[in-house]
Amino acid sequence: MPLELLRTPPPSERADAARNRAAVLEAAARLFAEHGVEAVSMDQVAAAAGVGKGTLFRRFGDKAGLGVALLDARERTLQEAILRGPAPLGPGGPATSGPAGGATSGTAGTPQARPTERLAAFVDAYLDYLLEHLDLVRMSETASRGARYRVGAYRFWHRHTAILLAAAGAADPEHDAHALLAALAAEHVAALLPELGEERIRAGAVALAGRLAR
Amino acid sequence: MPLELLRTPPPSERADAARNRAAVLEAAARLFAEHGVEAVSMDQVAAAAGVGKGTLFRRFGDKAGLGVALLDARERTLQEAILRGPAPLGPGGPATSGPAGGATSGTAGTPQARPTERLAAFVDAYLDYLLEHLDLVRMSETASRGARYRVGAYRFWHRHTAILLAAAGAADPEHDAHALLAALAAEHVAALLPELGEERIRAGAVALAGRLAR
DNA sequence: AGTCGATTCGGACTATAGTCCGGTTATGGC
DNA sequence: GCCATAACCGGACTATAGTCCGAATCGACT
Repeated sequence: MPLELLRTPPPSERADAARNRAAVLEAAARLFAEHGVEAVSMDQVAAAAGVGKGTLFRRFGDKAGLGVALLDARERTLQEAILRGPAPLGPGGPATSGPAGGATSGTAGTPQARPTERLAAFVDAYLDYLLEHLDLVRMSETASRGARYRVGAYRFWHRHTAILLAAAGAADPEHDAHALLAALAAEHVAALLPELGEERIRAGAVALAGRLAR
Repeated sequence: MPLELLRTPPPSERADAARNRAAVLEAAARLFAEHGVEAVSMDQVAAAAGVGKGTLFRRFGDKAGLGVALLDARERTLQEAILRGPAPLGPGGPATSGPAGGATSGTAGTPQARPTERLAAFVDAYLDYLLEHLDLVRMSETASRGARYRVGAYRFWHRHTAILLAAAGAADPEHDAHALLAALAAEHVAALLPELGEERIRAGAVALAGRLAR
């Protein structure tokens, strides 16, 4: 994971604090890759980074916060693609950054996609992200009670999903967005993976999105 | 909660073991009612029941297991109603135990219900159960990693839901059953409750069941 | 360069879930 | 009624998440 892409620190951060944060993220990424997310304790992360536990928890809040920080770059990439990328994941239309060759409508970029298509593309892309970092997302969602719903990222996915569902004419877009995201929860997907396999989960989730958006 | 309805102990159980189990369940029920599920530790339960921690954990496995044991009676009532009760929750038809006054088809009990109606009735009844014991179910589902999916009760709900969805012609009943149950997870419902309220959650879940079963 | 206030550091401390094993007690056969 | 054995009991022990505050460090200002 490219550490230089991680979330920008607060504007004025002391040099030692910046050094420590980088050391923690680097050590955590290494330990998680080496031993698996489950098997690594916060004590180990702190020791490997050469900082005290107090520092670790003050900077990242709790284990979920550490997970969020590690996922930050990848998450922002996805959010960026949703907000400003080419269709069908993004809105399409002018001024997107995709390859310039495609046939387009409007001034540039890709043709705009309909809400239903955008929703399917979101589910697909989200599952790419989720399956690529399943253990880490699971940690960030289950480390503490209700962690999943408190994190800013969840609200982003929810808002995006609800807007698309509303545009597609759903009766209660807010609720349905939560329901769709429930089927994309890390804990849920991790439990279904051995039973159903990746592709069946993906097909089922996309189909669910389609039925909600009809 | 009527303790005498709790799950039958293994056939040959020593008298002291039976006494201790009853004491634990009684103490746990009292403490949970008094201070809330979250605020009570296993140490407190053991102390209030007058047993050691070893006994508590050997008998119930972990905190989730204690929750399951406490929910057992209520859960079995619901399962019984699903398997053998009157329609639309149960299969209806002969030999049900409902009040004898209704107009019926067949030899006794209620008229049989269609899968879609049974599914809606299940979601409704399950939400009754869930909202009545939300904290306890949440504890039994989240006390340890993947606890929800390992418990026998989950497999029961899933099998029932999947069978109804299959009868209604769903493309992938196994997956859709998991997806519907994901929207009924205690953690999920607890997170949505302050935002949407009980009735909107109920309406949304029933509507979701309807869309999956069409 | 020196000083001073604010920020950060880090390890000792707490709370809690869950494990382990030596001692105790129930129970069934004689 | 007694004994051997198997099951059970319970508290000391471990591991881990998270807290707290005195000490050290930074960096802005003179």
